[in-house]
Amino acid sequence: MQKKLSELPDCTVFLLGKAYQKAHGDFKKQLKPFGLTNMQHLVLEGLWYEKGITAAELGKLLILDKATLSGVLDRMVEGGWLLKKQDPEDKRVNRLFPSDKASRMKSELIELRKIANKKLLTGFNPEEQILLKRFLRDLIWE
Amino acid sequence: MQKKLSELPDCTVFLLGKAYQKAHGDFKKQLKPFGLTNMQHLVLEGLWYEKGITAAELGKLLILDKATLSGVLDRMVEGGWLLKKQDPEDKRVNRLFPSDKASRMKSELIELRKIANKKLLTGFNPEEQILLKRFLRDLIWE
DNA sequence: TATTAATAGTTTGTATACAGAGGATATTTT
DNA sequence: AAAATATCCTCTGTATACAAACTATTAATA
Repeated sequence: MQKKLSELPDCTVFLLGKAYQKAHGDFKKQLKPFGLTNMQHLVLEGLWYEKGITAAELGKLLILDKATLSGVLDRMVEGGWLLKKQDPEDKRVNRLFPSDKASRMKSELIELRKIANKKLLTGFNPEEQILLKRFLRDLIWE
Repeated sequence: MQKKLSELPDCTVFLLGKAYQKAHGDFKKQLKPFGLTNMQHLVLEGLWYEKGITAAELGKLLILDKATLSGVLDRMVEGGWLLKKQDPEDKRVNRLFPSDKASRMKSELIELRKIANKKLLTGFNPEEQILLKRFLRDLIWE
């Protein structure tokens, strides 16, 4: 299979997609025992970055579509991971807070991400790791 | 926003996801006038690589889940992009063929991918391009 | 201040992703 | 050859993605 694929046309978009698919899938397995999806974990990281952040701010921070985020947040409220509170200053706004459950598991969940990243980057030396991350940042922000 | 994000925890899984999101979104826009999704374009490239390929082989080649592929293929038949023919030797198997419409647009669609990749890699010098692709391949196949 | 424009969030519709179950067919084993 | 396995594919259910339309609310402007 690997041999076959190497004969396919050179397509960085494809390689990027498959590298993401692999990394995402691996982290997904690590998260499963915790009852969290990758996206939900990401949202928690966003909340820990800034408690009381609004959905709109979170979307900008994590480059997430508002429509996608809307459903994710609902499921996280259902799952007891976060609380939505309407902002009294601006009734359009929902401010988001991690639940007690989320707070209790914070260090464990952050550790999980660190392990996933370390595992992903096994096989790259420190210089390559820096370079890879620089490349990805450049791709994201031109 | 960029400033904020750079303060977020260092997460290569995230960077990979966002780089993919960007590349995927850009190519998606290029494909829209043709009435093709990224996945459908990818499937066509697979068919051109090997006409009469089976769905299972295509899934292996392109690292696609069979359940995902099943629906994609149905929509492509509906859209007149491909034909499914049951293999007389093995009735479980569907062999896939590009439609006339697909064949007529082949060179145009391949050109489109080349342009998308070139655009994606603007900003990287030749050495960096090689390196980036090597990194991605290593991520995919360990 | 009445109107217009902008913003926050939800909802709908379509298209991936993928786990898991199931049906049809082939292959292997006993 | 009958039974157990394996393979190909489909279907169901859940979770993203994201465009587009819509509601509610706030801000800007004539």
